Amino acid sequence: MSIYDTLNEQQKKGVFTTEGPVLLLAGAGSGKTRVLTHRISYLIDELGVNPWNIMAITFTNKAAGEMKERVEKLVGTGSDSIWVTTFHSTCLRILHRYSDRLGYENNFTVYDTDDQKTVMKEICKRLQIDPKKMKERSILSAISSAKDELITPEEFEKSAFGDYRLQQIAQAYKEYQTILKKSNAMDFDDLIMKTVELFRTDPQVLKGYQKRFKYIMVDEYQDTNTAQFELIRLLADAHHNLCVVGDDDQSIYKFRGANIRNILDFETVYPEATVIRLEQNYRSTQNVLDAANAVIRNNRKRKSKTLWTDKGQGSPIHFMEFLNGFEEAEFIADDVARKNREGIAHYSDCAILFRTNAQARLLEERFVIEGIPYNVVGGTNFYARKEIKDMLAYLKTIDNGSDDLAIKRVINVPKRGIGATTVIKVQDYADLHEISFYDALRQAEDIPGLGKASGKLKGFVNMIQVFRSKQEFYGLSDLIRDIIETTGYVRELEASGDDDAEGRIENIDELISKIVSFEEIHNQPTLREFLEEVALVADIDNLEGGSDKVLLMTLHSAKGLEFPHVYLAGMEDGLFPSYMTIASDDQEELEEERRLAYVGITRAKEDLTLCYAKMRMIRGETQVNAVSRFVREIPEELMDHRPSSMGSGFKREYEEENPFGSASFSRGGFPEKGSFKPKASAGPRKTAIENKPFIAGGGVGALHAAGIAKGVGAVSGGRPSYDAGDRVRHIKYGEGTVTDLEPGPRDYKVTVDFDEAGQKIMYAAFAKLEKV
DNA sequence: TAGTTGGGTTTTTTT
DNA sequence: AACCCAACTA
Repeated sequence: MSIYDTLNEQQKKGVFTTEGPVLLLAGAGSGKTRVLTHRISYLIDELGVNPWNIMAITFTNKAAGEMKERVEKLVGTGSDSIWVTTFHSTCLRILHRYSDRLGYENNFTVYDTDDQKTVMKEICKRLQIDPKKMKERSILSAISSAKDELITPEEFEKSAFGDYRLQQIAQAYKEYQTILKKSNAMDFDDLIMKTVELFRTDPQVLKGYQKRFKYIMVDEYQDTNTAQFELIRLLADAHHNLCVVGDDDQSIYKFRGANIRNILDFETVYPEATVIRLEQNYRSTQNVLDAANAVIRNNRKRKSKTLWTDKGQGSPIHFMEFLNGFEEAEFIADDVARKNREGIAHYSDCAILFRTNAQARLLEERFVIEGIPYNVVGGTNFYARKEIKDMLAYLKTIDNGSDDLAIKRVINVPKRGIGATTVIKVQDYADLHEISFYDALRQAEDIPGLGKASGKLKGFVNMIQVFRSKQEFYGLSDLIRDIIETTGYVRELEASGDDDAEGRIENIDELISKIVSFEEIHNQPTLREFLEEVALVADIDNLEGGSDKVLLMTLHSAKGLEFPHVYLAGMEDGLFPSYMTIASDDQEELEEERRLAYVGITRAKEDLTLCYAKMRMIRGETQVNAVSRFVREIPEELMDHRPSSMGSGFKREYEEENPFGSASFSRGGFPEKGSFKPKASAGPRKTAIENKPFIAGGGVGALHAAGIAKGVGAVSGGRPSYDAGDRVRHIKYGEGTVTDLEPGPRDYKVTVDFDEAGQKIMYAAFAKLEKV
């Protein structure tokens, strides 16, 4: 009896087909991680492959860690030397060794999204790009997409010919790369792209890695982008022992450059590939699976597959309707508490999944009130928090003097009387003499016009130098404590009296613990290694197992995880699928949302609850939304309740107001504005309970009143000021021509042919049309 | 230089 | 609602 006997036939094929390219199409819950771990163990134990020659690339550090653990259990020894990591850590490791061949120093730092923005802001100023015409963010995302496709600044510029906007982006891209290089820094996308560049320009280095990695496995292959594909192709080029695992139905990272063709065209690139399908699901009940299949069936572009399970039918899919988000949160908290009380589930058996991070807050507040232990994954990454970034900036400054951004971040934090003007003068001097910002600081007395500031700069430089020299004598945790002590960072927080100071100090303490445990794990812990590790942690990576807590996270974060009890919150058209995708002409975008729904549903092992709130406050605006189309795609016989058509009749009445089946109004529209609202300054943070009467009391009637109170467009019943044939303007759709105007049961129904948005039918009172 | 305030904006998702 | 920025004040 061997460990492989427990595998099904397809899984066995996946394990034993070790030579040549393999495409493993693995449906949700079909045991692909099992195949991968057994495959690795088979290679080592049965075929005598040196663990050193095996590489497995996963999506998150957490997945990598888990895989390592599982392999360790299967194989006796040697699993340490298997290279199991993410794309980004792999590249970072390689580049920290060889990036000097690309003209970087090997101790370059990694810029996160925040840093990128800071750099881009500077560039926009310099290139005089009007921030109203083109936002930094859109430039950055254009650059990011370019890098995902391995397009260099030069190539970008060539293809931008004739398009002013693109030319500007090309300029910014070029400038951006120059600044990053000068700062000895790379961004996330650079890590992949530069590694490919390294492999392409330095065959020697590539050969070394090709020789090492005789067996390569890639998990979540459907979410790889073009650059990652090329990276893998290069690495596998010598041996072709490449096994990729993925599920096109779970591709949810198109916005990050994921190229679904990588999985769909695998057989074209590698004609000799063995294709294996894993279609037996070991995770979920038949009901959950049927629901998932019913939803995903509506997508057109997919490699069709049929998931099946020999588990029983299971409980029906629960569907719950609520008036608003507060009630939704209340129910979910109550239900989780009930399951815990009745011994149906531990807290850690439950997960609440949602489309947007912002939805976490309401749920969180309710969980606090009910005293239910929970953890929120995501939101702001721990290492992206202000106080943590400040601490890291000190560490980076000490480690890498050319990271201008880090130095500028902390040069006046805590306040040292070094203002913006001084920083600009130093930068000018640095530019003039073509030296780094830090080197300019060291020559502060030579910089003209600094006056008293020069002494302050000297003090700062001195402090950094002292930290650097002390490093020889004490460890990392001593260093961070020294920084906190010397700079008085925490003391200032304590004195500030800000209500978030306490939380920030807690975070800093958390950072200290992380550094301490880093020191414990590593034999020779260096600052560089710590910064390297920290640069690429995702939020999900920090999740410690073992504690009995409910998990709250986005659907994206939930990928690859499973829970006995899953709640999908916010199943509303306009939220999920998002407003943007519904409005988009591109069918593909909606399909990606549907795949996300598929991912969400298939996280559930036993019990799935779908929640819908009729009204929801989004960005300070209350929206009325229809039940998500994804819920409606699930056959009624699988559910315990079926979606009502919004009892009050309100919904039906205004369904045609816009094409999304949702109405929205602003809180400002309430005549009694402020009368319900607790004063923000008085007492502790508002709780869900305090807020609730405001929303619930508002109710449908208030909604109606709000629309009319706003007094925009025609008043219900009266004939609008425009008529068929008139030109009108709509706040969202722009200008158009009225093609029809007819009296409805309560209001005039107006049909407008918009120049941009096409034909829409809406109620006059809510359309807020303006005659032009 | 530092702190405050008012106004404008708003990736949905993340390595 | 929350965040970020610019302008203003002390």
